Amino acid sequence: MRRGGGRAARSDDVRLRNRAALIAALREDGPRSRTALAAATGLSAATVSAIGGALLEEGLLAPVAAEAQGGRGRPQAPLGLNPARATAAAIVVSNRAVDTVIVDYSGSEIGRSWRGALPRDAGPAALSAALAAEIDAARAGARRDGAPPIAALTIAWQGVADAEARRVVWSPIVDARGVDFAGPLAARCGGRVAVMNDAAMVAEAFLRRGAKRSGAPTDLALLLVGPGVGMGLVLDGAAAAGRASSGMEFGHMTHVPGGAPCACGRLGCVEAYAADYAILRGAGRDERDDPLAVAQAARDGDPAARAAFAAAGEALGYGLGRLFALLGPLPVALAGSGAAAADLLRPAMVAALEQALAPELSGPLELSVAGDATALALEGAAAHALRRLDAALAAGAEIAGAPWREAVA
Amino acid sequence: MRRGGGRAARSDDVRLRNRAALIAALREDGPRSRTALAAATGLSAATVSAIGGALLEEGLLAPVAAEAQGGRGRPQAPLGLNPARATAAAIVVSNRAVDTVIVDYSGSEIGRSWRGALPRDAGPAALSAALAAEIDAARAGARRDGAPPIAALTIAWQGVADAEARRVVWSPIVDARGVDFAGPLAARCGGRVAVMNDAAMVAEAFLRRGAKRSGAPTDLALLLVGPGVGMGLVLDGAAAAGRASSGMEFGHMTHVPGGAPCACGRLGCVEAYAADYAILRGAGRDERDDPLAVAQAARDGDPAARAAFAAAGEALGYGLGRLFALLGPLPVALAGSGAAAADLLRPAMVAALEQALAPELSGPLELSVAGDATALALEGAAAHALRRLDAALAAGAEIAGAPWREAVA
DNA sequence: CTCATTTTCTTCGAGGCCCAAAATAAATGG
DNA sequence: CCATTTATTTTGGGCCTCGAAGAAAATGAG
Repeated sequence: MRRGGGRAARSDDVRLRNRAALIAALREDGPRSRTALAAATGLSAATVSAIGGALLEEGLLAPVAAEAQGGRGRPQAPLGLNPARATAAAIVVSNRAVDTVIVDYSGSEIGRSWRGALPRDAGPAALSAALAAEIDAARAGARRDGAPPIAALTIAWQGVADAEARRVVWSPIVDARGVDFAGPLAARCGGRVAVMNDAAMVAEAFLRRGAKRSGAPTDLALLLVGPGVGMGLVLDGAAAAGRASSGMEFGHMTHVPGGAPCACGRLGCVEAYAADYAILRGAGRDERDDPLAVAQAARDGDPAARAAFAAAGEALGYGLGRLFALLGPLPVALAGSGAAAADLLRPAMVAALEQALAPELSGPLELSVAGDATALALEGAAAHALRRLDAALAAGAEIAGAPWREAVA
Repeated sequence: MRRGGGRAARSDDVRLRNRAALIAALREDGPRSRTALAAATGLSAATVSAIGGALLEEGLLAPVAAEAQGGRGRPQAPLGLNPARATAAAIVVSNRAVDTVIVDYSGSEIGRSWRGALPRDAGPAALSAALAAEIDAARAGARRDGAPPIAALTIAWQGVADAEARRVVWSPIVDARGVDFAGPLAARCGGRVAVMNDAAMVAEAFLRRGAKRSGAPTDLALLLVGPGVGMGLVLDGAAAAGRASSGMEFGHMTHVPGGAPCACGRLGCVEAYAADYAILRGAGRDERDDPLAVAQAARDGDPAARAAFAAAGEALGYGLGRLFALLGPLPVALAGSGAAAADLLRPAMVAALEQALAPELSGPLELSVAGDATALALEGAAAHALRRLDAALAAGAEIAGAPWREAVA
């Protein structure tokens, strides 16, 4: 039981943590004066001043033009993340398209690209090359010149990645297995390449957006229902991943043993009832039909379509019941084509959840609906890449870029 | 997304962490010299000396008689946890009995008691009184006089406790709901009372025992199959609990929607196929029959009995498949009456797991069998209580007891 | 126009903490 | 009896955070 008790702490771990805390505060809530940062982090003004000074020296932070403040006293001099310090990239690969975004260190988008779906039969080399090309394309269209090279890349990808988030273990998008992105792409990303589950990235972005508005809900199970069924789980404000893989294969949890055939080859997975293809199949439509059209048919009273959505909702509801049995109840959000059909899914989901779990254990279903899944996934992946960059820079990693000394001289 | 970034660290957090690390090292692997502690924790000899000195002053540690070492040089002077510093208690409540153990701060048992099952209809007051009486009984039989008052108590209990681990939300053992143990028992336990799920305590003890032998397997899903089906999950060496409750209600995860009736009132729970009562029902036996007798009948070829165990194994296997889909594959251990029938359950479990999950996601089932569940639960609960005591003492809490100054003077 | 006031930010000294190196302690074995 | 060996404690240096005091940079009243 290596509980660690926490490995021993050295004296300078404290500085490291506080550097990270300062950067995180700026990342989460934007530029602020030293005084405001002191209040936000709980550090003393003296310490914020010291750490802030060091981070300015290192080019991590930059002074930001103060807004008119009015009132007496010395005006605040806000600090912000220095956009020129580094650059990060995010790629979202779905079965329909590849979306890429380049952001500066402060999180502003500086470039973007789009292309249609990758060919299913692309081999590892072709895949890496295609993604590299997208990064180049996005950079080429950059609104700003002279940005430093990309120092971190996060790929949001429908499928299963391994624990180190570098290989695709399985994905419905391409036939290739065990593709290692780290190798080919690492060269242009300072080695910081991560392959993450798409739903996890959507969850992160959705929660982040919500947090900006309301208080700070820190838990969420996001169901990404579309060509497949994925789940992104956020617990205590941190993305929860499985052990061996980046995990959380909600869609491939068995719903009915021996039930409907799933794209993964097993029988009775949740996905086999709730994914787009399952809806189409259940409604007796053609594979290539538009799921949204089926949803409209269901709203117009088509019994087969209604039954298909009821079955999908039931599978999702039972799945949530199983999840809640293990983890306790969580707020839930729907994204993807499932979000567009939330009105059709909800009643069956609620009913199934009630069947599945005693009310003491589940409580009423808290279900919200997320917007454009691709946009959210891009946002989440970019945030993810930036956060890894933050960690590296806070720890003093040497990453090229930025008005380094020049800004000070 | 309150990711925290980790709250700001103060300078003296370092000392606190290192105190805890030192205590944890002694707790996990027994008394050792300062030099050995330095090696184990990664701290410098100078720091171990300083912290050790302070802990000796506070009565947390005590010199231990050194074993003959032979060889040159100044002999090592081992330090150990001071047995007299504090006392902790552990109670395991099952539907058959209440077992209680009192341990000193070094973890040695100094008293024990046993009584038969609690009456199902006992109210909150009667329950608290009964447990308090057991503690007194265990103390009365103590092999050692003058032990300090009990400063922490952990109750392992079949059922659901709330997040603060103080109330029983639901339990098959008694009819009462929402019983708060903290109030009545806190007075005699320094306020440190925790109500934990029994399976979680068994898991903890099982893994700890294993860790002493082999390397350090830090993940485990322990299935406690008996009057009910519980699960204790250890991830990264730490007990994983659900959000709202102390969670992990594996037994009440739906196996087959609309399936067999469960003791919880729902239909199709895993428990409704795998618990003792389900086995008896499935084999067409009387409720009061002995499940072990049914197991023997199955081994002797009784088809109904075989079928009952096959159904139980299938439910467990699919349940594990669902768990693995979310968390990734884990080593599994069986405890309780299920452990005694592991030979009967295993084939169906393996088969069901193969049906449930693609081999990439699950790998082969790693199944081990745990010993006496009650003994393990007691051990785990005592360890849990001691760990909370460690945390309090490391942080400098004032807890009465121990050769305080006297030992030094 | 000047200057007290107010608020922000920086500097300074004190108190901790950890570590490496030096000093001390306590055995062994020739 | 003493050189050698190993364990532990002491010492000094380098960081770190913090509170308090000082410096900076505005406002606004006279």
